[in-house]
Amino acid sequence: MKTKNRPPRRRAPVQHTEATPGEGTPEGSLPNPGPEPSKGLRSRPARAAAGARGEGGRRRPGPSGPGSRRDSSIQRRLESNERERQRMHKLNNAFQALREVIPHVRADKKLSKIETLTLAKNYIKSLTATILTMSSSRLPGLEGPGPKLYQHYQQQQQGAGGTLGATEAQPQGHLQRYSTQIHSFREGT
DNA sequence: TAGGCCATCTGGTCCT
DNA sequence: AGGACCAGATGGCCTA
Repeated sequence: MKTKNRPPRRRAPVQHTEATPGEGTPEGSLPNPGPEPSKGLRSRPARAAAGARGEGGRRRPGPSGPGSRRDSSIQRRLESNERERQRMHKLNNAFQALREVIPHVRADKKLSKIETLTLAKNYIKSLTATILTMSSSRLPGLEGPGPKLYQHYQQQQQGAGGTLGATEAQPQGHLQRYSTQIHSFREGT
């Protein structure tokens, strides 16, 4: 990722805070209502509860008494956790919405995130190629947007960093790649 | 049982 | 200052 216009951030070395398995569970941990009850085929009933218990992720030192400064710090951390959870739920909703508009073969099996992104990318490319092909064939010569569209498309591809292979320079390449990908997902590879 | 995928926690960094 | 974003860490569930 890191698609934002930020300079690459240097991550500080991870400091393993002393794990305190017994006391790491803050009383304030919510039972995680979870707006999205895990719509995938896999049901993970224990996950939310486990997360709320502090399982998974780093542990924080246990609280050291009511009313302490650590309490307010923990309270802020819990609020931050909740916001992060909501953020991830929104992200997952977006993934789900994307899954629902991508045609794929194995409808019985939920696409993983990486599969969703990869298929979406190639689906967009194939649609773009189809549009270009149709518009250029329907409007031959200098009239109409076809040639300009195609020129624009080629410029975009070149400006994208030249990461595309030779086959992708042709509209048929996208279609082929997309269908190949769908096939490979069907095969489960 | 190993590996893939995922949810959650966490702390650093950036943005408003 | 507080929230958003990000990525590492951790552990659970599922499938081959």
